[in-house]
Amino acid sequence: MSLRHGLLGLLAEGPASGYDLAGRFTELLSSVWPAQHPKIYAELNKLAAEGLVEVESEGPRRRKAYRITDAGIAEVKRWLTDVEVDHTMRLQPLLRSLFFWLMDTDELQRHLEAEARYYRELEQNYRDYAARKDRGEFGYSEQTQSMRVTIEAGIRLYSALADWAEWAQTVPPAKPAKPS
Amino acid sequence: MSLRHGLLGLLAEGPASGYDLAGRFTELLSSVWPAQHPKIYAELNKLAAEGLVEVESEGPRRRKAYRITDAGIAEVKRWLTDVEVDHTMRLQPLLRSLFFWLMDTDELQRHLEAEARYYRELEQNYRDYAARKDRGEFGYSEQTQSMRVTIEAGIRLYSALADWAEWAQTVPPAKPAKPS
DNA sequence: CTGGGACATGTCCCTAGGGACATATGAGAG
DNA sequence: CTCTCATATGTCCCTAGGGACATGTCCCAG
Repeated sequence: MSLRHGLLGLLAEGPASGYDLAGRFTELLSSVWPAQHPKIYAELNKLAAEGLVEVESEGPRRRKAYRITDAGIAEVKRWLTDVEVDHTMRLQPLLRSLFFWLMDTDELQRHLEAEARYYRELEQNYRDYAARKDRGEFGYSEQTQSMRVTIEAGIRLYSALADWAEWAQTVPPAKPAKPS
Repeated sequence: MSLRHGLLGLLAEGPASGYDLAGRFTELLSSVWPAQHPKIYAELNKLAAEGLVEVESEGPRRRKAYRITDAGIAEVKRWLTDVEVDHTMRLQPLLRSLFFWLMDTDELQRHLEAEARYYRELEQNYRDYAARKDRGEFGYSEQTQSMRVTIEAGIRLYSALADWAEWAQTVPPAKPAKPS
């Protein structure tokens, strides 16, 4: 049930349409909280039915911009402070790593190189984002300050994974039986 | 569809029952790939129907131990080498961090302290696991070598998150308007 | 010998999410 | 003026996963 609160949180920054929200999700949340547009539109309708958001304006091309209501604001805040954090992590790459012993050495090496490249690139994306933020491109609102904190997590997370994938390449593939 | 391959991978180490597998999942995979027993039993039955695993023996208390078949081994290997890695990450704590500006300062501070403690503890669990492994408690098979690599990822990931949560406490909550 | 608890396997239902498909409309190119 | 593309919103179906509930069985303590 986090998409719901993700939408409310984004709307707390100001009115937006489902299309806008889908854009923001792919732009800055795609790697930590992916969301497809069908889910977003559906959830917005539910939120509207429950009075947590309301249609602010109808624009061209059937565009509907939503504004968060007071009840909506209250609900995000309740979520942020009263609802326990869900720490579930579901990282396929780590699941795979348990089975590296089933791969042959050079296959594994190529795999780890690709992983390292992938993570390093994402790390760089987040670093660029952070640099733009620190240059003031997004202003200095409290919202962008929080965004900066999220970006920092992205940097550190992907940096750690890239380091890990590089480190793993140096681990000897297997060891002989214990020398007793 | 990773639970499927997770089970196959674990069974590649040797025969085990659904109960055993559920245990291994909660023991070493709970934080990176949670799985409940109902799903595990269901998946094992499907795998058996498809001939990727077979019942090795029936023990006391209705216990059924499964053994992976050659087709099963082939399927895990195919997955490991041919199927593209799913890098999806769905981290609620990072989603929440985008909305920190909606929390008041001391609420946020308490939240970040709790997060840091949580991650630090998990990091320590993984460190202890790594130490036991390095002491040779689990032997020196190629399987445990892979396990060591997975554990290392856990250490680095949770360490990064703990550092991040501590760092975030030092970030000034908001900034005044740009001094132009 | 009896009762509780750990072992062991399952069913059922509901929600979240992925992905394919459908459709309306405004803007701009030619 | 028409065609195409980007904008914008949705429907539909299927699978994965969470969580409650149900059941059988062996072991051991008292």
